Amino acid sequence: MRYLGIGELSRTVGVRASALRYWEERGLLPGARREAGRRVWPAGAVRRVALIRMAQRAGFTLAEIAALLNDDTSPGATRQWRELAARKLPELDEHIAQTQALRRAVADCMACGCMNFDQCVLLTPSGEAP
Amino acid sequence: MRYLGIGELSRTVGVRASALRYWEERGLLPGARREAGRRVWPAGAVRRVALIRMAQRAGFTLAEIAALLNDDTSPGATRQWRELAARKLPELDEHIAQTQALRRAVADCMACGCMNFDQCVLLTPSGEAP
DNA sequence: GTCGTGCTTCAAGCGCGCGTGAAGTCAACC
DNA sequence: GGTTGACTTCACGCGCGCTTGAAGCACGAC
Repeated sequence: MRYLGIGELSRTVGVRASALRYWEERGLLPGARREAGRRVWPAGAVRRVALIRMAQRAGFTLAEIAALLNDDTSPGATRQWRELAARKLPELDEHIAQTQALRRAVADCMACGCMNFDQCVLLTPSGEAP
Repeated sequence: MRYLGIGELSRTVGVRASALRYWEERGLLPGARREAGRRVWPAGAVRRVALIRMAQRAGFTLAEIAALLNDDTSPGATRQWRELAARKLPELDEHIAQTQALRRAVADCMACGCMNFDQCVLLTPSGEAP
């Protein structure tokens, strides 16, 4: 099994070492063994970091991400996981819908050739998104 | 034409007055006339606030939103608008795709009955999202 | 030995997006 | 005239997500 030090992980995933340390401290990157006092993660941490970044961009706080990624397999933790996930799914749907609406608005406004986002497509009498 | 004070606008859109003042200061809510020293916005500000919130949730900074909403109709400003919008569209697409991937991952992980997001669906050998 | 490199911890600081509190202004009402 | 209430500006504070700096340790090369 491959292991990565903080420098190598940092270069691999494009996240500063200080951020990785911060994430570990906050419980997002557990499973770091210490070899001669230094953090060493299994190779799976790369995928985990990708997950964290994805969730961050989707508007999750670090605490929420930590809860979603929680390795604790006790019944209580599993229940909490399910509750959090169930609560988050509609939020994600809403988030996706709103971002799509915004994307459509920006694209339409560019296409229509106007120069004022505020008074353009979204003024459509259909009274859509906003 | 209807005009709204900061209190009425705040209640209508569900945004604190302090935030509205901050947004005006940062150029996101221009067009506020002063009547006896008080901010008064045309009714269109309600739609504008909705736009701002939408863009915020999509990960835009206030400065970017201000640029997108810019009322300046000079040729230079229009060109800048187009450039910013053109740059932002692929970012929005990427953002939507990633959020959808995360949503799928969370939903699948809930469905599969495991209790460890990290070692569940995303371990699929297809090597998808992350 | 000692130098550099790459890590360690700990404390402090920073940028963003506001929130909060103090002190003053203005219009309306009693 | 006095009070009330909604506003004003200004300065400071706060939570989040890091970043930076200082001081120290481990290890290999010279």
